[in-house]
Formats: sequence, C-alpha cells, structure tokens
Amino acid sequence: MELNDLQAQRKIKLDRLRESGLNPYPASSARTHCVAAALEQFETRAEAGTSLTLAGRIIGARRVMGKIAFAHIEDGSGSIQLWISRAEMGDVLFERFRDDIDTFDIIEVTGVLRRTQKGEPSIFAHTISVLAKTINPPPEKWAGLSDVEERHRQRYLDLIVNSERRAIFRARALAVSTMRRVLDSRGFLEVETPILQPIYGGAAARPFSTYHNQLGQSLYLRIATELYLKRLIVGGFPGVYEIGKDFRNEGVDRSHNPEFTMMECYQAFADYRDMMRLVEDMLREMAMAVTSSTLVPFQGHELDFGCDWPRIPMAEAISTHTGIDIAQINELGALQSAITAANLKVERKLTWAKQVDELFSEYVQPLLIQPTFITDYPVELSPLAKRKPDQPSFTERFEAFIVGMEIGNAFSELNDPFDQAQRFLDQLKDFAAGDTDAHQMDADYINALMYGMPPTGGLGLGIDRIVMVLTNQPSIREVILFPHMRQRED
RNA sequence: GGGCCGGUAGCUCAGUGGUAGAGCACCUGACUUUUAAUCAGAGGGUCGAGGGUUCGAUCCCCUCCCGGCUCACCA
Repeated sequence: MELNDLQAQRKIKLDRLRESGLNPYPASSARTHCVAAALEQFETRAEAGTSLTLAGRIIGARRVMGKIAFAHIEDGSGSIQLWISRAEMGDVLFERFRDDIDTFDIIEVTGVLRRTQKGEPSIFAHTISVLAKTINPPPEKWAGLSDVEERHRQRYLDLIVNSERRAIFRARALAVSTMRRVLDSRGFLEVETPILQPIYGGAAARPFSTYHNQLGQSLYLRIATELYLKRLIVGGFPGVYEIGKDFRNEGVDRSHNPEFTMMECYQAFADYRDMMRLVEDMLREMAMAVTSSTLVPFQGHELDFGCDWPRIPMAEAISTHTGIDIAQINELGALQSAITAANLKVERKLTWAKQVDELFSEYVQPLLIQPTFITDYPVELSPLAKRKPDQPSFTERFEAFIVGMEIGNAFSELNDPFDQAQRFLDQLKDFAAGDTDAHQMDADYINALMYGMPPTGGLGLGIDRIVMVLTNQPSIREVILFPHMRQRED
C-alpha cells in the first residue's frame, strides 16, 4: 500500500499510538449517549455534572493552543464541541490529542457537559481515546469535496463532508417507505420475483446477459418485474407489488442509470383508471412525507401534487402541439407527409406507431412539466396492454410525466391469451426487423393467461426519478448512492 | 457515438513555449475560551496517459483515458 505524504504522516501517528500500548482500532466503544441525546439532556446533565461518554468523528478544524483545545465531533445524530484542558486531562492525554489525533479520526470522549464562556454547549473531557484512526486526509475546509466525479466515486467521503447529501438519501428512504405504506394499507402483498431470468420481458429494452455455469444456461438480468407479478395475479393474489432493481443495457445520462429502482404493482379487478388514482394518491403522500407540502420546488418550477392530474389522450396531446391528428392519419406514409407538410423536424421511423411515438417525444413530452397523465397509447407500442373497447387500435394505458420525464407507466393488463400471443408474435417480427428492444416470446406467460387472469390494473413507477423530483436534484446520479461510473485504469 | 468544456499538490483553484503557483490542509515552534483561532517558519508535483513539433512542452499538434454539459440513442 503506497501512501502519500499526508497519509504517511497519519500512519506515523497511528504507529505512535500503538507504541503507547493503545489499539487505534478497538473492538468496541463505551459510548453512553449519542450526541443528539446529550444535547437534549444538556441543561439537566450540565447542572448535575455527571459524566458521560460520547463518540464520533472529528469534523472541521482542531483548535489547539498551548494548554487548551477545541474541536467538534459528529456521530450521525448531531455534533457537539469537544473542549479539552491540559490541566484537567494531564499532559499525556493532552499531547496525544495535539500530536496524534487528527481531523476525521473517530474518537471517544468521557467528560461532563458544560457551556463555554461563549455559551456553546460542549463536552469538557477528562479522557479521550481513539476508536478509528483515519489515514486519508479530509478535503478542503470550506470548498469541501465538490468534484462531481469524485463525489460519486467516493460516495462515503461525499456523505461525510456534505451533510445535505445524507439528507437526500434519508428523503429517498422516506419516499420509498411512504410508497410501501400506501401499498400495504391498500392490501397489496409485497413479493420478490427473479432477477435472473431465462426470458426477459415486461418492457421494451435491451438486457444484460449472464450465464449459469453449472446449469450451462444463459440468463438475463430482468428489465422489468411485470410478467412474473402478473403470474401471481393468475395465482390468486388480489394485489401484489415489488420494489427492486431493474437492469437495462442502454445509454447513461441525467435520467438513466443502467440499474435503477422500480416499483411495480398489480391489482385484480381494477383497471388503468384505478391506477391513475393510485398514482395521484401515492405521489401526494410521498410529496407530503418528503417536503411537508404538496407544492414541490424543482429547478425553478413549482410542481403541484395537491390536485388531480390532467388526463390527456396521446392523440389529443399530439394534435394540440403539432396540429396532426393521428386518430385520422393511421398510415405511415400519410403521417410522414403530414409531418413534412407541417414542417416538423423529427426522425423518420419505420412504422406508424414508432413515428407517432417520435412525434410525441419530440413535441409533447418536454412540455409536460406539471404532473400529467398521457393516455391511450397505440396498441403497437403497448404489447401487454388491453385494447380500448371503442378504439381497438389504442390501449387502456397511460404514462405519468413530470418535468418532461416519464416517471410511470400503467395499463389495464391484457388477459386474452390469444391476443397476447399474437402481440408477442408481432414483437418477434419487430425484433427480426432490427428492433433490439422488442419483446421475446414468453410461452409460459401465455400458459399462465390460459388459466385465466382477472381484469387487472398494473403500474410501474421509476423510484429514482420520483426521488429526483421530490428532492430537487437535476441528475439521477445524485439520488443513487453508488451510480454507475466507467472503470478507471489507474 | 457527435459537439463543447474540463483533468495542475491531499482538497479548491490560478498559470506560462524557458527551474511549477496560491489558499486551505499537513509538518515544526509559540500561545489558557477557540469556533475560517492567531503568529512565525518548513515541506509537498508523473501538470490525466502516450506520441509528435521544438534547443527546450504542463502550455502547441495528434491519439487515447476519465468526467461535466449537450445532441443522438434508450418509446
């Protein structure tokens, strides 16, 4: 292990501690209180003068004078000033603090609570010991660690130094627990389904591949939980959900990480309208839990989760923003002519449905700032959704958008096994034609549908993106503890 | 993948075709109420990597690596 100068300095101190017969990494701590508890009980304990033991990391500067010294320690619950006097501690302990204990070391302090002359609540120590000697030095005192790459690669350091970062991940946990509470209270059963799957499905995406050595079998990391969860609805559970990672072998950017956290839930005897109400209720509760308000600031916008979300059929949204009525123009050539006639600049696609989607992505989606449902997607784009009874080329489906990001996708689940089989066959044709995101045939899923699945509403929500919105973070990497980073050569 | 921007001390950043700079941190010394402690002094560099041009490259050119923004892709 090669050490730089600053690390070597600290190693010398570590060796000195050992030479004094001390263990710089003892097995346990004799802490009696967390800092928050000590501060809560400060006045009564200070008056009584009873001793207590606190432990934590030294943060900020140590202020060491000839016979007195100050520092702050932090333990995850709060921070408190440490106050040391040579007269009180004796030369040995005082000089150990001065010479062998550094900022960022994790230490244990026994003493009494007392205010300084300036009035700051402090622990006036009579003994001090090291719980964990640190080798790496802290970043700059004021600018801290700001390099984005280093913050993500060394998240542990980011969390130590930038306390607001810890608040974001607490908010994330709160958002997820709120989601879980809403689902549990409505009778959904939390389940776990395979991440390693012989056939991937449930979304349009490219998978990661892996291999099981003993079975000699190719496996995929799941891109969605959908098809397994619906098998459980067939199996008789009235409602199920799963919160877990999905994996998609696609580009990485501000709103995409190769692995991301998805919540999917399915409710028997419900449909996509029920799912819309569920989304509205869930996001309202999550916003309240995280921000204590239904009005959430995001990058200069104020998002309103307090009211029902607009429900706009996709055809209407496209018509409004481009003047093109896809309900009337239902053939690729005519659609592309209309696009040209309207002087719209979109990439040409190979099918009518994909051209519609392109038009939507380009001219509608970026405008969907406030929470909005876009409904009734073309059946070709929705191989797992039930057709609209009055409009069979469109489906009972919606996607949920906030600040131009898709945060959710839901539909009335297709339960006609013959229609489903035909949709899979159509997807296979797309795949053969070069659509790398097309679905695979899942014969076992068809077999499950042939045992009968009740009318079912299904929903998927992208948790990372929702957390971005609720915590006002512009990049998905800021809400993922360890976002994917390209490997460094070093 | 394309375009733009960046990578210099542990951290945050300046900088120049001619011996590499600052602040903080660290080290030594002084200091009995600090909280950006103060004062005095010292040390610390593969200037992302490789190649080229040049008498001489951290600087100019080329290639590559890593990141940020953006476009494309990913409905």
